[in-house]
Amino acid sequence: MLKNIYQTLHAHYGDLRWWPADTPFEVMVGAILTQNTAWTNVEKAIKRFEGNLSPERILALPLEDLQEIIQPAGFYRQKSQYLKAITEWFMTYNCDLDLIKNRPLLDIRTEILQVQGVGNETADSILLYAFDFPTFVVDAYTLRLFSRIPVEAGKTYMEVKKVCEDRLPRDAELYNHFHSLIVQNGKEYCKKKPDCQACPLYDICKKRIA
DNA sequence: CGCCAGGGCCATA
DNA sequence: TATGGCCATGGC
Repeated sequence: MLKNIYQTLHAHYGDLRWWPADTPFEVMVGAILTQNTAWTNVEKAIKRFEGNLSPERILALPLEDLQEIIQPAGFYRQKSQYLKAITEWFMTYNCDLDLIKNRPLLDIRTEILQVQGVGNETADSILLYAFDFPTFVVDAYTLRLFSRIPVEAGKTYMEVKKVCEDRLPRDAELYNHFHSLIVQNGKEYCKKKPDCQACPLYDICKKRIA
């Protein structure tokens, strides 16, 4: 059934791939800024760095200045601190991508979860989209989708994540692709106020709302 | 005007 | 472990 969902979405949307960022560090920044925030607001914030978005800049910037830059993304007081925290973590690896990628997935995941402002979704987003680790990303769209399809995956983040990882190959490309498809479908149809009539998953969903 | 958006932290029970 | 309040902006 899970593969049926994937195949249906793939047939409808094609080869979607993410993350909308130019560098791994931009993925990390975007992952923080998009917490409970529309991506259009994140784009506004990113643009205000005016092309000068680096770990060194984030650390050098006074907190107040950083807050002013990311202000359009909302929650700027806490997110400014989160950005400095994740950047400091990145610096402990000298921003060396290979060094990070060579560490065991579960070790690095536990480690990054200790960073202030990094919860389950932010951790998995960074690990998958910045460092290509085969870790499944669950977000609000994913939880909503699984609450509406006939796949018993539990309710919590880790329950849904485990089911997906157990039933799908441990493949970063696949997880990237699948999550992109879920979000794209979520934005268009599987919203809080869903548009089930035109949704490609119409025949699969158990709950046809509205 | 109210609702919502690719969460996480913290206090409480 | 599991809720609930809080954080803030911009689009619709």
